[in-house]
Amino acid sequence: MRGIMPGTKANEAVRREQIRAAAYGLAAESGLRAITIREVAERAGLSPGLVLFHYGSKELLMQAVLNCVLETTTALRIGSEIAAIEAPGEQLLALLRQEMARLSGEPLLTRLFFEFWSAGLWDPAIGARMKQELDRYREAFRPMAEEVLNADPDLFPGATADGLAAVIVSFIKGCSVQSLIEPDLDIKGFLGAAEGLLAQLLRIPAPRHAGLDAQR
Amino acid sequence: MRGIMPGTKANEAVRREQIRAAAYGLAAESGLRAITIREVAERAGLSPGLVLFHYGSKELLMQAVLNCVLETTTALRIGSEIAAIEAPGEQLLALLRQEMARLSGEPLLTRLFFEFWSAGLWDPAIGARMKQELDRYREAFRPMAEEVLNADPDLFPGATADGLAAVIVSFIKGCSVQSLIEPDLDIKGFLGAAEGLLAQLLRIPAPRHAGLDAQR
DNA sequence: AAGTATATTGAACGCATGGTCAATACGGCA
DNA sequence: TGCCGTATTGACCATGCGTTCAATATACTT
Repeated sequence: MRGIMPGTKANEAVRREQIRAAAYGLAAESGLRAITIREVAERAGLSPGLVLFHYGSKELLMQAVLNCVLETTTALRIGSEIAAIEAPGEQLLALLRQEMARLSGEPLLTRLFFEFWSAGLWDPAIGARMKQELDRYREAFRPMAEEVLNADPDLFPGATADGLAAVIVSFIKGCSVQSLIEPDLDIKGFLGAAEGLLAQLLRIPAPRHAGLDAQR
Repeated sequence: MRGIMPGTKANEAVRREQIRAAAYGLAAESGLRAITIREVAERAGLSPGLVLFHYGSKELLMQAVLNCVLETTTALRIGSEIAAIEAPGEQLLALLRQEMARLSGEPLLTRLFFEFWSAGLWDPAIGARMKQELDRYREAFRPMAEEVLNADPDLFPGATADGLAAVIVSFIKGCSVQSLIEPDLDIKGFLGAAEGLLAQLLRIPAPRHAGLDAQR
C-alpha cells in the first residue's frame, strides 16, 4: 500500500505534511470552523494526541494552513508572455486578467483566503500575516502601475503608483469575493464586464474574443 | 434612575432592544465570536436565561444583530442633492463618493458587515440574508448605471447595466474592506485615488477640492 | 537478542458554550 | 389585601473543545 500505514512511525516532515493536508481539506470543504484537533486526526487516520505532538498547538496548525493558502492565493506570477508585452497598459491589463481568472478558477482557495481575512480582524497573528502578504501582493503590482503612469502622465492626474496598485488589488479582491457570495451571477460575464471597464480605464480597446472568453 | 432597573419586569419590546443593543456593542468591540449568551446577559445586566427567554436561540439573536447592521450598512439613501444632479455620470460618481465616505466613516459597522459576510459562507440563514441585501444594494445602483450607459452608448461597449452595477458594488466593498485590513494606508488618499480613477472611468474631470478632500 | 530513544495512542482534565427548567419575585387586578 | 400570570433567576445539563500525559508500540543501535 502506498503512503504511511496508520500506527507505524514516520518521518516528522511527512507527518506534518499529512496533518496539514487533512486540515486544509477539512477547511476547504466545511470552513475554518471545521478544523478541530479530533476531526483533523480522524481524517488523517491518526490519533488526536499526535496532531498536537507535531504542531504544538492548534494556532500553529492554523498558521501552517494559512501559509499553505497564501502560497497559491497571493503568489503573483508574471509569466514570460505577460513580461513580453511592451505597452504598459496592456501589460497591466493582461496581469489583471490572469489574476481574476486564476482566483475565479479556485473558489475553494479564494473562500479560505476570505475566511482568514475575516479571522485576521481579531486574531493578531493571522491579521499580521494577512497584512504582510497583502502588502507583498500590492507591491508586486507597483512597478507595472508606475510604468503605466510614466507612459501617460495625463492618464490619471494626481494618482500615485502606490494608490493605483492599492486600488487594483482592492478591485481584484472585491470582484473575487463578490463572485463567491453570489454564485448565481454569471461569473465570466461579470469578469468580462470588469475587464472591459478596466480596459476603458486604461484607454485600451477591450478584447472581444481573448482572455476569459477563450475559456468558453 | 433612567431605564429599566435590573431585576424588575419590563415590556417585551424594551427587553429585546436592550438585549440586542448589548449583543451589538459586544460584537462591535470584540467581533462576532464575543457574542455569547452569558456575555450578552452580563453587559445587559440581566441573567443568562432571560436572553434565551426573549430570543429563543442564539441564532435568532444573531439574525437580529445582522438586521441591525444591515439597516445602516446597505441602506442606500439618495438625497436631494444627488437626485438634483442632471449629468448621469456625475450623479453616479457623487453617489459613489457618498457611499465610500459613509462606509469609511463607520469602521465598526463595516467590520461587522465583513464578519457576517464571511460567516454567511457556511451559515445558510446568514448567507441567504446577506445575498438578499447585496442584491437589493446592487439593484439600487442599477437605474443610475443604466442612465450612464444610455447617455453615452459608446462609453462601455458591450457592458450591461446589471454588470456595471455589480462591478460598482464590488469596487465599493473591496475598497472599504481593504481600508479595514490595512489601516496604515492613508484612507482618504486611497479613496481619493479611487474616486479619481472612477471619474476617469466615467470620463468626468476629477474634482480637486470637492468630496472627500473637503474633509481634510 | 536486548536495550534505548521516540513516535504513537487514547483516556482523562478543565473549561466554555448553548440550552433547559423548577423555583422565585414581581406587577396588575379583584 | 390576597391572588394569579408571567417575567426573571441561577443552578444545572450535555456537548464539544484544546490540551496533557502515562502507557504502549515501534524502529534503530549495539
